[in-house]
Amino acid sequence: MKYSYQREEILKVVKASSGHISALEVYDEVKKTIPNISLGTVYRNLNSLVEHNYITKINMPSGSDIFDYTLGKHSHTHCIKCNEIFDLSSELNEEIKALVETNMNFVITKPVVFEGICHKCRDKKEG
Amino acid sequence: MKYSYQREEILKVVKASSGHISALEVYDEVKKTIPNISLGTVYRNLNSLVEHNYITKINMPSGSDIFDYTLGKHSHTHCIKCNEIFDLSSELNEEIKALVETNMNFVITKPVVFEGICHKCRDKKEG
DNA sequence: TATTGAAGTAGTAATGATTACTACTTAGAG
DNA sequence: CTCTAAGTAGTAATCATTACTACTTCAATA
Repeated sequence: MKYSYQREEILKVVKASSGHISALEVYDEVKKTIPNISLGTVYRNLNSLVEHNYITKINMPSGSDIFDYTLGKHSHTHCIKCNEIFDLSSELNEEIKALVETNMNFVITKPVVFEGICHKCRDKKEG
Repeated sequence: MKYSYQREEILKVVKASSGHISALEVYDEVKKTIPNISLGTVYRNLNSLVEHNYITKINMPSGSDIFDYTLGKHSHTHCIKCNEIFDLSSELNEEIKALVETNMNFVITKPVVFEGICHKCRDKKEG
């Protein structure tokens, strides 16, 4: 991979984010330092960073994909109220994987996104 | 809901499918009996059938949504080799739900799609 | 049974996320 | 320095889906 200032800034932004950021959010953020950067450049570089294992792409069931700086494949939960994304521990991930494998005879190869309500939002409603 | 011939034929096609069919596939199939049906009509009716709980919509992580005639909310596995979709038993579904709830303090509210390799495709490769 | 209006339809345009294309630019090996 | 493969900006295209518009039809009621 040839060095590019654009890619460097894109990676910086993904790192600086809490770990979960969309292509458009990266674009808006990088524009602050490189005002004329192209959205295509952001997508191309995010995807090549994924290919080279610098970051991970998460396919959200609804809405746009998000990019994750946390190393290692892991699944997520996505709160449909506050829109926050949380990481599953690798232990929990393995436990679910094993359950599906033994019960369904099916090998999960990609991280999953569980959609629902996080504890903060549930407490808000009940409180 | 006012009766419509188009909606009736659309529901027939979803029923007749093995349970998992995309909007475009429904469109192609219904065109055989209603050649000038509009794709918009297919989408609108599929969505209103979902709203009235005749069928279920499954948000696929990648690619187009699919519609499911099987009653009752349930999660799925999706084989990325043969593209087949399998239903999770409600027991397995509840087990996973409980796991995520106790470990993450997160309530799953939507069915999930696990992506990976089904036993048929795995056997093919290993055999 | 004729009237009527809300719900439905076909066809087309628009949207949102993403990728592809094109002519220009730049990193960095030789 | 030179040269070329890789990268870039900007724009057009794609794919899945929804919105819009003028026309049609179901079905309640006069």
